[in-house]
Amino acid sequence: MDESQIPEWCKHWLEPRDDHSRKRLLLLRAAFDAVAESGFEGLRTRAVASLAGVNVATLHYYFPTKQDLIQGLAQYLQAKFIVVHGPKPAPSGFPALDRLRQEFSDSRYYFACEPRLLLVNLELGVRGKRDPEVQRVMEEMHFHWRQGLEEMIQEGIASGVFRNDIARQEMLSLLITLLSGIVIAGGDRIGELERVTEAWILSDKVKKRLARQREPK
Amino acid sequence: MDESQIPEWCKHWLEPRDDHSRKRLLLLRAAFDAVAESGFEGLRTRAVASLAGVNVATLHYYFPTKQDLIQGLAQYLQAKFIVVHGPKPAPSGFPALDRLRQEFSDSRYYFACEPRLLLVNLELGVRGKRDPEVQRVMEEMHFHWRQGLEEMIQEGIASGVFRNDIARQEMLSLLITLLSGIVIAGGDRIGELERVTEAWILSDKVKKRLARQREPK
DNA sequence: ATCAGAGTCAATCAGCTGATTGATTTATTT
DNA sequence: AAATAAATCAATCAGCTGATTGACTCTGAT
Repeated sequence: MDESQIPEWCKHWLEPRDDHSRKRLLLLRAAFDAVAESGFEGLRTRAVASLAGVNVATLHYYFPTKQDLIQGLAQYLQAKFIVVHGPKPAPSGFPALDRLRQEFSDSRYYFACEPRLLLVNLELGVRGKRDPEVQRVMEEMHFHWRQGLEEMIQEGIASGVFRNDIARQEMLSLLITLLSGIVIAGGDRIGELERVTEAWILSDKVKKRLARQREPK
Repeated sequence: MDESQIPEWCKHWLEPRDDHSRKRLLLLRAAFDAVAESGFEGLRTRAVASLAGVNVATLHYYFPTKQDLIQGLAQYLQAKFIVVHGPKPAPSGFPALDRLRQEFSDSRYYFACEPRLLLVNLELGVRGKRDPEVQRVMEEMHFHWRQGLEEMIQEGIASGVFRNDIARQEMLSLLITLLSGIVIAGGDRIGELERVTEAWILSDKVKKRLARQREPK
């Protein structure tokens, strides 16, 4: 992951300088653990405070209401997803392809190393269906992700790495739906999906060049 | 939808004869409404009983614990998904293609006419991550769906309707992930996805024949 | 008519839940 | 040193929550 791409506000969010923000973050991490453990259904302010080693009243000092805590958690998750990524795939010589492979690498990484991130994401997603405040944050997150993929596709088609006989929007819809599906359909078979997706999205020219690279003879 | 495919147990489930099962179902429908309205987080036995026009104690007579009610709800949802389908697509002359189009028709129908079904399904899916009893029912549901798709693919490839240069398992994985993704990625753009999917999965022969049918000239 | 069992409900229980209060401590400024 | 603000906690509140109890009704069998 290109570290320089991580925005400033995000670093400040996850590595605050002042004590106030640090303790705030401590509480959010506790809330994250609590939700990962027992979902929103089982989320209790007392449990969060206890996990953070703090009195309940202190929690309410930082987050006046439970709702404030939950909104804070949504923002915490957003920052997390911007920072946490899977290992960078080996350069293929085609930037768009590398970018695509990064998406699958991320998915693999989340399933293998950060399953709770996916769990809490799912919880917040469901809650967002009824909670407009949470929904706003989740949609913002989704928007940035979508925008990144859109740039990838545009670059991929322009550079001849991706096929040019499919409309950008259709390519984008399919990719987003597919990557979203991975999160709920299960983490096994990501390798299969990656192979099929590449076979579908890459231009014939690039596919042939990649095949030649694999068997130099 | 082929009505004869609906199993007997499912009919009995949704149209019970005896009073006991009928009232049981009444309570489950109330539970469904309650979860659709405010999620599991806001599910209260009192609210369910009230929605069903019944005393709380009566609810506990039919469902000794809240957990029993939730497990019942999971089974109710399972029966619902077996019975409720979108309109049958116009016959294309290719059974496998019709079957595929039915999947997209279902998705469209759920989004347009039964959004609460998707909502409760999502809620139960998330709960299943922590509730083994619910998970069992959800996995059973998923298994039948997967099996149906597997048969479709097998038949599609054997009859030359689907392309034969992709492994069955890969085709299945992609299709399941894609259809799962639709549920969370949003109901707009299903048309786009259907078009792209057909372009991807159909054999060249069938694609040409379909194009000829569209422009008979 | 009597009895047994299924079904229903008002009332209640013990414990939990989000939030508040008021006192106390800690850090910063004047 | 004194004053002000920030931070923390034990104790408490009012209301909710899942579940139980015991009394009452209805139905069908004896």
